[in-house]
Amino acid sequence: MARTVTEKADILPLLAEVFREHGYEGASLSLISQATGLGKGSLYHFFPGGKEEMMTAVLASIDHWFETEIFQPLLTSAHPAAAIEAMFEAVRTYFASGQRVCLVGLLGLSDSRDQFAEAIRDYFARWVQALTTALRHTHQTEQAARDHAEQSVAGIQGAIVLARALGRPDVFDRVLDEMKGRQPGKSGG
Amino acid sequence: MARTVTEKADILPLLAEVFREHGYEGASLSLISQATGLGKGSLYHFFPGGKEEMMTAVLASIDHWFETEIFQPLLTSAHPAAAIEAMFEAVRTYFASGQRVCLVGLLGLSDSRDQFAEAIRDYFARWVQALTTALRHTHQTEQAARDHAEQSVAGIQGAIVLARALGRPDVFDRVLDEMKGRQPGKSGG
DNA sequence: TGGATTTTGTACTGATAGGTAAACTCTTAA
DNA sequence: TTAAGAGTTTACCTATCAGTACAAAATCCA
Repeated sequence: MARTVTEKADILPLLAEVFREHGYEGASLSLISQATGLGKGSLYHFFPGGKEEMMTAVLASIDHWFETEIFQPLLTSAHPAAAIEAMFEAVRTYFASGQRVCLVGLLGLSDSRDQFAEAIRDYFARWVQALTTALRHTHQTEQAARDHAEQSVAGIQGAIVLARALGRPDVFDRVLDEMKGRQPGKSGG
Repeated sequence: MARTVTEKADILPLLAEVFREHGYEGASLSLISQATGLGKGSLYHFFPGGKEEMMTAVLASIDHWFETEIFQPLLTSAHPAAAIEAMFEAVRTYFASGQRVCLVGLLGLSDSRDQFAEAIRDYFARWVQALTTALRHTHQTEQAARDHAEQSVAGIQGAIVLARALGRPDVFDRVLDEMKGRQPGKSGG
């Protein structure tokens, strides 16, 4: 009965989804086992550190995705305005118009926040920094660019909260559209 | 050993704080017992429906506070712009510049969301509606006012998420300040 | 084929979860 | 004075929690 899963990486998305839907504490091992199709023996074989190691691995994979798909383009693109627009569209897809929760944001509000505080802070700090860099040229001061970046990241997180609470994905889309319209290169920016 | 607490209302704030800090599932009866100073027996005397009834009571009390302190002023004030500004300041204090979580928003992201879906949706729908009403006179269309209102409510929720994740209350204050600056009656609004 | 290794199922642990039940203590008022 | 009710303590229930132990199985390498 060996070799159901070849790579540990294969089950990370499933793991992430369980944590997203149920939170860290709410995601019991039996739920995780059910969602991944792996028994306890296998789970502890791949993650000897238990749930904490599972969450750490999930956070690392999320971090990697954002680093390559969002942060790096913002930091290095020759056309910052285009990179920012691409960010909004990538985020809209990633969070399924607010029907999919931001696991890092959720974790930051939750009971187990302290356990993963560094990873959570890092994720948001790097996001704000990348966006600040992309915005720097269109703002008079670094602080103005940073303010704008904080606004946008907060707006995205808040759009998830609001859209989910209302059960209205269109709210997420509208909030993002309006923020996009306030970016450099757009009228009224 | 009777009569430790006179009014059920007296323990609601303590209850609310436990739920805010630990979430619905994370707030165990022993934590609740410790935070309120009431034994299990007493808790079930006041809330025969258990945790669910406790949370329902907390949500009702939160709802009542927002209704009288935020929504009604927005809906009935003769000076909507002043009411909006007052809202931002009341919210800043209430959420302690993002150091205090919005229990309703948190619940909307959590596992037990379905259990309280109606109360959660109601809270945010009424907030958006009240703000839309206050903004209506300064926008060309009802939809424009609603868009603006959604932006603001989402911005507040996102500011909580971001400020908490970063451990930086000043981020909450900056995000709110910028939103306040974009309200009617302000330059650039 | 055969031995070493990786993977998995099952049964278990102690702790804690939410909730129940009943005995007990105090206050109140007739 | 006493009986009723409000409030409380304590002990207990079953279910489930995260985590452990370990042997049976599947696979790999030779």
